[in-house]
Amino acid sequence: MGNEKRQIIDLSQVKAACQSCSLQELCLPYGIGPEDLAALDQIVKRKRPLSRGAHVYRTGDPFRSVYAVRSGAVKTYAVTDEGYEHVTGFHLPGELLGLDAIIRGEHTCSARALDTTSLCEIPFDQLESLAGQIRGLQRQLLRLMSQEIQQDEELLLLLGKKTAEERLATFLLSLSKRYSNLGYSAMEFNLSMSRNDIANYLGLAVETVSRLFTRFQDQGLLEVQNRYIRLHEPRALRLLAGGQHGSDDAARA
Amino acid sequence: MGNEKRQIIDLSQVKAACQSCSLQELCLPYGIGPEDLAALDQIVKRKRPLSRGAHVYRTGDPFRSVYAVRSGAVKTYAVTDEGYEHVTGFHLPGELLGLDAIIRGEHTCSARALDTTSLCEIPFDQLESLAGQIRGLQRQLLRLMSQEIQQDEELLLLLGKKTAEERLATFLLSLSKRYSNLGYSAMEFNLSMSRNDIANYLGLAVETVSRLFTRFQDQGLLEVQNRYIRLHEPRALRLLAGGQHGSDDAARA
DNA sequence: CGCTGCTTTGAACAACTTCAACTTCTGTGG
DNA sequence: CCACAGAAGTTGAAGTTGTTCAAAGCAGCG
Repeated sequence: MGNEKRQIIDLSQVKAACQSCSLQELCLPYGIGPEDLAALDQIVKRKRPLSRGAHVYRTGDPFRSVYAVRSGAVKTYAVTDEGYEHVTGFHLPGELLGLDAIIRGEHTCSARALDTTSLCEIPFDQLESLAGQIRGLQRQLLRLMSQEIQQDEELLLLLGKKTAEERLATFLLSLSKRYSNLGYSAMEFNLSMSRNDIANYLGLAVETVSRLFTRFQDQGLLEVQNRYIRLHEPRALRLLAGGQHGSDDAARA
Repeated sequence: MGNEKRQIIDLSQVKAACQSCSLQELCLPYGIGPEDLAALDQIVKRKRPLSRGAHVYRTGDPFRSVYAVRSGAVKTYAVTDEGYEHVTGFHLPGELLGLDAIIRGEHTCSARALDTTSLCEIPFDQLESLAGQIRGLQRQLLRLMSQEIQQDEELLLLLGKKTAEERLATFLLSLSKRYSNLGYSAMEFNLSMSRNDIANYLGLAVETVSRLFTRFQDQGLLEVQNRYIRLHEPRALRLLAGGQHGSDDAARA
């Protein structure tokens, strides 16, 4: 299913190639030489922006491509049998989407834009065969998948062991760090997701999240105004997030 | 990329090779032709059995290999700063271990045998380069990683949204299914992990798990005697596991 | 046997949820 | 541009689920 029918394309499109993309270091191109990058560029389809609420894919859609976020934000969520939503992740620029679908051949969760969002679509069969040719690409693909596993494991820890307070603190710090990696401020940012999404993601009730925001603000840890967040005491937040319990059922020989 | 160099190989080795391994279908060799399988066999090191409690690797160890379980069982767990243990998974025969370490270059969790356990060690750099030559191997490696992401996401749902009852039911059914895939009985099996490990893994207190086992038995769903489990009503368990809540904050357009 | 560690059971307690009411925000149409 | 309706967010009070603490029952092993 090679598609070779792109002809006249405006120059702005060309400009937006991987080679000049500011997310290179985070995304698939990382560690790939210039000439190979051109080959990758050939298979990447830069899509027109999705507007807020639009779906990238839905549960049950056949798996054909993975997607990289270029700008905006995407949430992924599973829908249970009862029509009940579970948010599995938020994806900022440079992050890949859809890697969980490889094994089943169809998407097991849905992905939708939280904001106006631009994506790159990378047809998976082409990516796979290119990865077979470009050593660095294979490597980076494996690395990114490994990273996702790693992050899921951290989330598992969060959901399995952390208190509500620790969860929200961890979440905010994670966002802060990711924004900072993207070159934005680590101290202030706008949440692209609703309280509901946050609560759902963190395994909490909306009310709890709301109360925690209020509490954090009262304690002078941060300032919150609707979706705007400004961290005042990231250090203190980090302490909260760390989780100094008093737990004792530690490792055993 | 054809590799055509298989010659005389000692027979005892061949016996224990991937080619004759009963786990072929679940493990890395899946979907690989016989001649390529021989190449894979060359890099797989079949290790002598680990005794119960022995470590496969520990947090902080440099990442050099991934491991496949051949027999026995392994648990992976992270240790937090406070020396506090968090069980991230149980691994039965045919399952791969250590894929989360690729990105960091060192292990971020520890793995230890729950029983006498045999493993195959696969040096990752060799696996990676072989995957670049054998299309099917690359494919299976990606599939297995995707599967792990997928499974972690299910676990996320479990920890984020399910009640204690649902968690234990889900856990038991998962074990049942995995044993059944291995050719063992789906209806009765012996747990290789302690109540503590189960509780830890499921994000519950040991006491809760213990009470649930008692309750399930009282309800006639199963029979439990120390680590022996016999499922009587897998159907009913499945209902419990499914999670018919009454939740209402469903998806939104 | 008699530890020692694992498991079970009971009762009090805490964290978070649920329910309910109210406020604030957003965006649409007059 | 304002008013209004619906959505999103906040706050309080009551209710649950699961935790924590405490103690006793078992199982395996030197």
